[in-house]
Amino acid sequence: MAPRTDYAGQVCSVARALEIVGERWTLLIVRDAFYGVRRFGDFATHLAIPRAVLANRLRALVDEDVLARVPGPAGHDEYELTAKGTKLWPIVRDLMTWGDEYYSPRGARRILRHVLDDGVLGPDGRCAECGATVGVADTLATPGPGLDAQPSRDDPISVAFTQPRHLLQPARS
Amino acid sequence: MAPRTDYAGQVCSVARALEIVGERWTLLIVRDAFYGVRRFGDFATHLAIPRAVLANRLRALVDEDVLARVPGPAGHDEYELTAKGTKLWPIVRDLMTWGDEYYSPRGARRILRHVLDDGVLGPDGRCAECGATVGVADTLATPGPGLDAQPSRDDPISVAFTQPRHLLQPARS
DNA sequence: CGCGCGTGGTTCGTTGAATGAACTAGCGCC
DNA sequence: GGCGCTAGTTCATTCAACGAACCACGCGCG
Repeated sequence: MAPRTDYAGQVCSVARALEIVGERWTLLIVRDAFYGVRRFGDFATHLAIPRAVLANRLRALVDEDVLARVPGPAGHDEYELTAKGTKLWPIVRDLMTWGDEYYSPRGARRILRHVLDDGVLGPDGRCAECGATVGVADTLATPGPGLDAQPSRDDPISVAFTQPRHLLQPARS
Repeated sequence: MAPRTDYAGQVCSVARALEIVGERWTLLIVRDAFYGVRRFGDFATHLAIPRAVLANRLRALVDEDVLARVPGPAGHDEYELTAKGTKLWPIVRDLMTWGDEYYSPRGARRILRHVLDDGVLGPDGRCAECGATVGVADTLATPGPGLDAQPSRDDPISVAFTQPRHLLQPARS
């Protein structure tokens, strides 16, 4: 036998969670979904992920009710985060915080702000202005000092990500 | 080419973080480290991970300063979390919270409590008693309703994990 | 010293998933 | 019908995970 995708024998919720979101690419797909990516082709080009792998991951995420496949405005189906998927936000945010702290020498690549009062969010997700714990839907991701002004690639998604983004809002019209 | 271990091209701290802790087994090793596992053999038997893979992961984690290899009391070296590794705790905790919520039908497998006043910790890591944000060193992991009373295996680590555990404290004398 | 034993790894053949390029399917539209 | 765009599927190749067996080292004991 070779690489499996589960952690049989582990009686632990961390292991259960990682069986769903712990595979290679999966959390990057979820991150892109928070940033508003919804279409197969956009995931594929922005992540530079093999299309076969992407199809597998999207199918698994839909099966597990992390993403939902819904009819989109352009005639094609789109993938959007479910309530269950949205609850992955703290995990993605904490990964970003840790990566910013240790692997972004010029400072954070993104600053998260409260969309209502523009207050900066702390690592615990609380707004420095109003003190409220801010949900993803009220979060604005703005470029930080660690982010290159020029996108490394020129696909529409990479370009859009150099601008402030209201999370969960579609990245395309 | 086949599975790589990095996400070249992604300009994103989530991707950077996942290059370190996103590989299969890595976060389970880190989780065990929080629970006090420190020895090669204990990781190997408790996780049922191939020893070659474990050696690779531990080497990578030491290289990245997530774990440190230190002389242990029993004559062998041990692996312990560094300050950088300890800052992964929110990620592990959030994974546990999400896994408990969606993949533990009888309720949470572990309840985290503040070691000073026994207050239950919320998903944001705040103590329900005193309101403080509790660090991992002051956290007690106690069995919850979702945890089987009988350990699924009978190795010393699995048995120890059915009891309350003060995080970061060695699981063996 | 020689031996057994526990511990911490390494080696190695097998297998299956990731890769990436090419291909196919379906749909809207003129 | 023909064209172009999007969403997948197919397929040969390659590499990492698997797991069992093996090796190395230190220690206690006779």
